[in-house]
Amino acid sequence: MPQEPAPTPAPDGAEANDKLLPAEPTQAKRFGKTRTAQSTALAEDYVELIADLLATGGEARPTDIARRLGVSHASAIKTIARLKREGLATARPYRGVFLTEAGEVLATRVKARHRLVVDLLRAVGVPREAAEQDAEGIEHHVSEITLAAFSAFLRRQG
Amino acid sequence: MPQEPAPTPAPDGAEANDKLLPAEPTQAKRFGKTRTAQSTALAEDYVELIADLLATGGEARPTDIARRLGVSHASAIKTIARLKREGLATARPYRGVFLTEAGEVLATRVKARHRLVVDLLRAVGVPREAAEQDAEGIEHHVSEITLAAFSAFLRRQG
DNA sequence: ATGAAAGTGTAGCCTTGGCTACATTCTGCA
DNA sequence: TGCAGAATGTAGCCAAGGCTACACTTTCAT
Repeated sequence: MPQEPAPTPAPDGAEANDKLLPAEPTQAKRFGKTRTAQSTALAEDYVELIADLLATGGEARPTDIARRLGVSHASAIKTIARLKREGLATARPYRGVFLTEAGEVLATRVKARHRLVVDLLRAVGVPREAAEQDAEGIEHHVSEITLAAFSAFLRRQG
Repeated sequence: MPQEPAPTPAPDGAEANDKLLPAEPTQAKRFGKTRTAQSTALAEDYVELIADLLATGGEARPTDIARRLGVSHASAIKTIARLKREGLATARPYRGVFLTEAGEVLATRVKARHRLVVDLLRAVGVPREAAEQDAEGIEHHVSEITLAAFSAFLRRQG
C-alpha cells in the first residue's frame, strides 16, 4: 500500500522517522508518518512472533505463524518471503523460518518496546487483558521520545 | 487490504471489537484485530480532519484534505468516495465535502478520543510535540476499556 | 514401508490506498 | 468578459496483504 514515495519528486522535508525499522523516505508531516508505519508494523509483528516461537518451541513454522496471526498459511508464507527480501529472516523450503542478525536485533527491540508499552498501560490502570491487546496495536506508533518518557514515568512510579 | 473476512467460513469466536466504527466481523484473536483496524483508521482520520476543516474554515475541499494528510488529491478523492459509500460523508462535484449524521457522530468520538490520548501521554511526561504526533497513530488502537482507564487516571491525577 | 494427514508452497484473484497523467470545471482578475 | 491557473475529477498502474484452490513434501502410525 504505501508505495515507495516515487523516485521522482521527493516532495518535502523528509523529517527523520524514529520508529524501529531501518528508515524509509517519509514524505508527509503528521498523518503521512502514521500511514507509512503500516508495512513496518506487519514486519515487526512477524519478527517478534518468530523470535518467540524459536525461543519457545525451537522452531517457527509457517503454519504456526499463520495460526498465531490469524491469517491463512499462504498469506504468512507471502509475508515471510518479504522478510527474506528485506534481510530480516531466512527460510529454506520445508525447513522453518529463522531470523538473521538484523531480524534478531529488531525482534529484541520490538519485544522490549512491547513490554514497556504494556507496563505503562498497566501503570495507568488498564486491565491486563486490555493492556496486552491494545499494546499490540499501539506499540507500532510509539516514537523513541515517547518510549523514553514511558520509561522515565515507570521509574518514577517505582 | 483486509478483505471482508470471506462470507464462507466464519472461523472462530468473533469476539466483539470495541473500536469505534460500526463493527466488522473479526476473525482472529489478537493480531487479527490490530490488522483489521487499518481501514478503520484511515476513515477516522479523514472524518476527523473534515470535521476540523468544516469547523475552522467552513469548508472541506479535497485539495486541503490531501495537503493535510500528505497524499495526492487523487488519493484523497478516492478515499472520500469510500466515505460516501460508507455513509459517513456527502460530496457533490466541485462542491466540497460534508459529513453525514453518522460522520458527525464518528468525528465527535474520534476527536474526544484523540484528546484523551494526548492528555494521557502528556500526563505521563511525553513532550507536547511527540504526544500530538504519536497520538495520531495510537488513537486508532485504543479500546474502550483502555480509554476508560485513561480517563480515570487523568481524573485521579487531577 | 507405505499411505493418509499435516504442513508447505505456488498461482491467481481481490481490495485498498498510494501515485501520475490527463481531462474537465471553476474562479478571479485583467 | 474571457482566459489562465487552480481545483477537481477520472483512468490506469503499482504493491501489499488478504483469500481460495490446487499441487507437492514430510511425517507418522499402522
